[in-house]
Amino acid sequence: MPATRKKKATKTVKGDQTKALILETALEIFRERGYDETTMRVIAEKAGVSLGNAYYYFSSKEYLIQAFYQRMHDDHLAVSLPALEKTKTLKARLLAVMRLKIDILEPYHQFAGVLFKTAAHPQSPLNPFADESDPVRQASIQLFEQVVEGTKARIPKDLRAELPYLLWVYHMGIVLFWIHDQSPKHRRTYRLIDHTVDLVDKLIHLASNPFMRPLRKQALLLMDELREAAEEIEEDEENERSK
Amino acid sequence: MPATRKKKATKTVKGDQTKALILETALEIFRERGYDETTMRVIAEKAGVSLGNAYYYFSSKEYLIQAFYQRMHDDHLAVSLPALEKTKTLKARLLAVMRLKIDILEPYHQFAGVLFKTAAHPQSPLNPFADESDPVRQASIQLFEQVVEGTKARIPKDLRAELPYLLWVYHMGIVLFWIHDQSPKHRRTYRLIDHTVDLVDKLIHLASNPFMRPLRKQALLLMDELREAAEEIEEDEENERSK
DNA sequence: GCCGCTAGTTGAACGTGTTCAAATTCAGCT
DNA sequence: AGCTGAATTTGAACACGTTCAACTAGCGGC
Repeated sequence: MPATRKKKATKTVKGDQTKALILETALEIFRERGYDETTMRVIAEKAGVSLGNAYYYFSSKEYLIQAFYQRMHDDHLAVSLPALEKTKTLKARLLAVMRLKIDILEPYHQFAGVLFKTAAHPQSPLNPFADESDPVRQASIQLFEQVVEGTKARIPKDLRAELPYLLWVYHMGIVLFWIHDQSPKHRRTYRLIDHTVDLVDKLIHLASNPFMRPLRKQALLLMDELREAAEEIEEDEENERSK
Repeated sequence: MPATRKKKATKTVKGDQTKALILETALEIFRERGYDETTMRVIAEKAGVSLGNAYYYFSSKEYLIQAFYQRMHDDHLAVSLPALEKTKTLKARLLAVMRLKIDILEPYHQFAGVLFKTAAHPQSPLNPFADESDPVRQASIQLFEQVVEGTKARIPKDLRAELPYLLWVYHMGIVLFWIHDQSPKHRRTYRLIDHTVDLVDKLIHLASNPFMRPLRKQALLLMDELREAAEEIEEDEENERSK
């Protein structure tokens, strides 16, 4: 495969501007009215471009969501890195990152409901079994690598290798909960984070216990199996794309 | 709330027939062409009714999915009960039920991809945080109650109470994997079931160890928290429905 | 036999996401 | 200045899910 990774590569400065304009407009309307209530026609109109033009840059409405993920991750990363400088224990680092995630997502709460509509769909980057080459997902997992890296907790190498991915899955679960959380200021979600982070931390230590080695090995073997399957799926999608 | 639980209550024998006809036709076309490729117009045409008539019985295309869930669960239950008669250990019972689930779903593999498209959507019965009153989901969890009930494994009461729900979530994860599994005859999924059932069984025994009591308590407390939040969500949706 | 009522049925119309052939802009070249 | 080809932009057209006002069928009561 040559360098064919489709990037809706804008070739012009003006193109970049138009694309950015459409995205900003879309996110703004999403924030105000939610996803389903926002039509492509309205986005185009408010951005001052034609309907077809919006599709020139975002080949479907879902691609706008993809862009949204990217943006959210960028923002999350930006606030997480400084926070990680200040803490050393795994527990505190995870706690900080998780809380910041929700902070960042906050303005998009009503919009976010739809995000997971396609969460488990094969092509979606939110899908835990999906193609590893998705850049957004990759970047998101990378953040959790940094969470783990920076600690000096005694974690077995095998577990340490899988931990970032596992934490990413955990974090997706929390986001899923947050989407449904209607409590004021989403206190429930923050409380859930506090409790689960504590639990996760304990579980990690438990799993690191030499006594747990056989069980841990078995679980990690399972992860290999999942990864193997994911690679096969990736190939299938590769084939499908070239139709 | 009076007995207003909306049931598209057919009042006539003829109505029942029409409804059944539409559903059968829909499932048949779903099986052949998948969900997205099946239009409501084609379903109506092939069933020999008008488009509007189809909507009289299924107020949206998604309601056909709901009916599909129901059907799949009925079938799964029908084959599972006899199998449960023959086995006594938790591990064997779980293994049997899980394998049968995939057996039942088999003909709908390509259709099933869409099922999870809405999996995490608030209103979906597949949503693990959703309103407990959904009958399909309820029934599905009940099957796992029977899986647990029939065993005489020494499981602490607190865990035993939550286990059916936990197993249901586990089972949803397996189905999610199966949807993506392109391996011949879905061998990968069956292999995953074998391995995970073993792991789950071991985890249950581990969690039942008196040594684990504090951690277990904490985890179960968490479950309460989730349930509490779910109830609040239920209320919200109740309110939303009366718009 | 007719009335009136409810369940069932129809098809046209609407709004939406998406596609596409054609029109326009623009940078670089002669 | 004019030309050329690619990048960008346009708007009409399409297919689909969904809605709805109107129509029909059948049945219980007079």
